[in-house]
Amino acid sequence: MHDHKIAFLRSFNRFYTGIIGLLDEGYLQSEFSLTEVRIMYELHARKSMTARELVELLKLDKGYVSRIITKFEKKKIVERTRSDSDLRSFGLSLSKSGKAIFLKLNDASQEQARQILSSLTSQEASKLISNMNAIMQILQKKIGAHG
Amino acid sequence: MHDHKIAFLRSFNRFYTGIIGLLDEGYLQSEFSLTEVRIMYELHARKSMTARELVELLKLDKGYVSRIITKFEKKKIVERTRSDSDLRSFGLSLSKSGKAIFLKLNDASQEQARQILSSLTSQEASKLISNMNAIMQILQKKIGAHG
DNA sequence: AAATATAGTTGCTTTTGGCAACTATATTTA
DNA sequence: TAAATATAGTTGCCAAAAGCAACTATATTT
Repeated sequence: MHDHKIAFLRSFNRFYTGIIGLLDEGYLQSEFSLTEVRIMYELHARKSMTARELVELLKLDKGYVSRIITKFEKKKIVERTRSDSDLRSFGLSLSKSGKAIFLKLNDASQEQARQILSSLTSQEASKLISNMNAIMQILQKKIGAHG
Repeated sequence: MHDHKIAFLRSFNRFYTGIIGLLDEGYLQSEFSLTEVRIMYELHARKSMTARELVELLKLDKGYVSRIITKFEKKKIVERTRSDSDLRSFGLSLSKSGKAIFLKLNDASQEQARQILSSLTSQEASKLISNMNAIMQILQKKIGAHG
């Protein structure tokens, strides 16, 4: 049937795994792991969320997340405030300095992305973006979406 | 300047990281790690290559690769034949049973990809593929290519 | 109120991977 | 061509990343 499409989708995935690896290189030089940065990213994006939400969103082990949050709290990167409605859980958010740390990491990653785009002509860059947009449009509604 | 393009590229990367994770789920239930499967994939694709080539292609630590190859050899997944021209290195290739193991894993991954595509109309699937193709075309020549 | 479920923590373990020293062979250079 | 240097792969050692299961405290259901 559409076996060639399947094969192509998979080859794209292999290809894009390499691209993502490239973009992630920036983080790897920081003192934070990719997972830690992803957590910071989500906290930055949403202002406040629980550990459970992080676990579900990023598909991580809850024990692992718990430790990362503890570490972040010690380093004054996140603040926890116990929820009124459910005393088991906490609202997590980036502290001011946590935000600053994240933004710096974010800048580095931004720079990596910029470098990729600057290697392209502006037509190529626009085409790249619009193709990416189309892919997101197609996949987003079907797959339980991310981002 | 093209800050919005940069931001979009990054959001696509986050999005697609999730998709790749989805596709990799199949492997994760197997007894092999993603890296191990990637090694098998390359050996299957190229018939014979050296550990050094694997290290460069997949950007892995050579000690790590060495151990994986040793493990694979013990499990009769790969065969090593010392190179005539360079006695330090070995040609690596999947054994018959290694090939069978790989193909089974491959089928599982194929099935995952098929499921994603079958959730789309055939027009959507075609569009998805052609967008992916365009992205690869644009990035492949610029970036030191993969796949 | 007893049973069950959920949020988060902790102890323990495995997996993954990095680094550096080492062996053996190749290549370069003096 | 002998000495110096480089390379392929191995091994020992170690740390980071992550999973699992038992546990505490609170919530929800029966």
